[in-house]
Amino acid sequence: MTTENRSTSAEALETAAAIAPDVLKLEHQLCFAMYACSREITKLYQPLLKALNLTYTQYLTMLVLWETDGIPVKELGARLYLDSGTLTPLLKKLEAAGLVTRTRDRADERSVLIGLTPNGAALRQQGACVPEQALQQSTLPPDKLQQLYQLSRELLHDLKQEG
Amino acid sequence: MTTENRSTSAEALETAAAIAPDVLKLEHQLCFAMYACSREITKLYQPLLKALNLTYTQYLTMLVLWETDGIPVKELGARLYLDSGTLTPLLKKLEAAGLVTRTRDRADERSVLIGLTPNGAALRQQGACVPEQALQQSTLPPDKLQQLYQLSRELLHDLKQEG
DNA sequence: TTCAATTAAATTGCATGCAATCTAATTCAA
DNA sequence: TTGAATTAGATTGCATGCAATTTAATTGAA
Repeated sequence: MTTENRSTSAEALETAAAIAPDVLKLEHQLCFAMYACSREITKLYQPLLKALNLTYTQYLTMLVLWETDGIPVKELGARLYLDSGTLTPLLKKLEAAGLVTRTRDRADERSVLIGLTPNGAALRQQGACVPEQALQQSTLPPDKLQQLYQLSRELLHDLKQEG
Repeated sequence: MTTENRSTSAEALETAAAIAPDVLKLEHQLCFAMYACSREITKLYQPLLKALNLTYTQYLTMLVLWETDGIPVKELGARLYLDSGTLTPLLKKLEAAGLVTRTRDRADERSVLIGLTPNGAALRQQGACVPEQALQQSTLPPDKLQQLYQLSRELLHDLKQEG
């Protein structure tokens, strides 16, 4: 057994610090910062969405549909970065709640079109003010939020492109 | 029934656009951008972590332990922004994998101390290069990643403070 | 035309996240 | 001292995320 293998946790820390320069340590923290931040933002939304009987992901799905009604699951997944494994059960719940309809596309029976019911469309009025109320709880100036948004989109598109 | 209630989805969009100024629309997109970006980063990590037999959250947990061995679940949760509902089963899996130990604190029997086994400590060598390899897949310049990190931390701390 | 690829959803299985509740240990005020 | 309040984990239940597989429909090359 080598010296490295017998090293304590503290020694291993130093060794790895030697391996990973500051930039890499920063990058590690970036992943965690965005992961934790995303979950905290979700927690801001949750109490507001409770009034609409929607979960956060269900709300995001409704946002897409409020913008573009009657799109296939595939398209919904592309916009939300979610696959059918997540969307199928979620959409069935929205259907059971009477907010959306699920219909096979006659032109292509593989595809399932998601449409808003009158109730689903009407919910938009109440849903519109949620993002405002949520981020009102932050004291960060608008320009910083805008910057954060821009950079997040850049990294998101960059990673999607690379992958 | 008023005109608003009979509005189509497209009309509802305009109505809500009138309700929510650009800034608010931006803020909505911020939440989604960070949510989607966080998941994409996780996907970058996953294949690299497969070699260590760790999930992303398990890896984050190990990162904390590699830095500070022998801390209570409470402390681990505070650092990771996770509660016992998530950590207890996760830590039992790490224990079953032979990477950590779970011991009741003799000084306070309510507390459970998490410590690294020799195998858990040794895994740090392989885990050190993961963040580097993951974000090497991005073409974003380091200063933008740094900015994104800084802003994420700011918003994270801001939200934690407000809540 | 026809059958092998491709594609869109659905399904299955596993690992989170987290609210809500429960249990046991500790603290603290009367 | 002692019993109520607090605290740390564990447990339960529900809703994602997502890899992997399956099913059904469509496409496309020979």
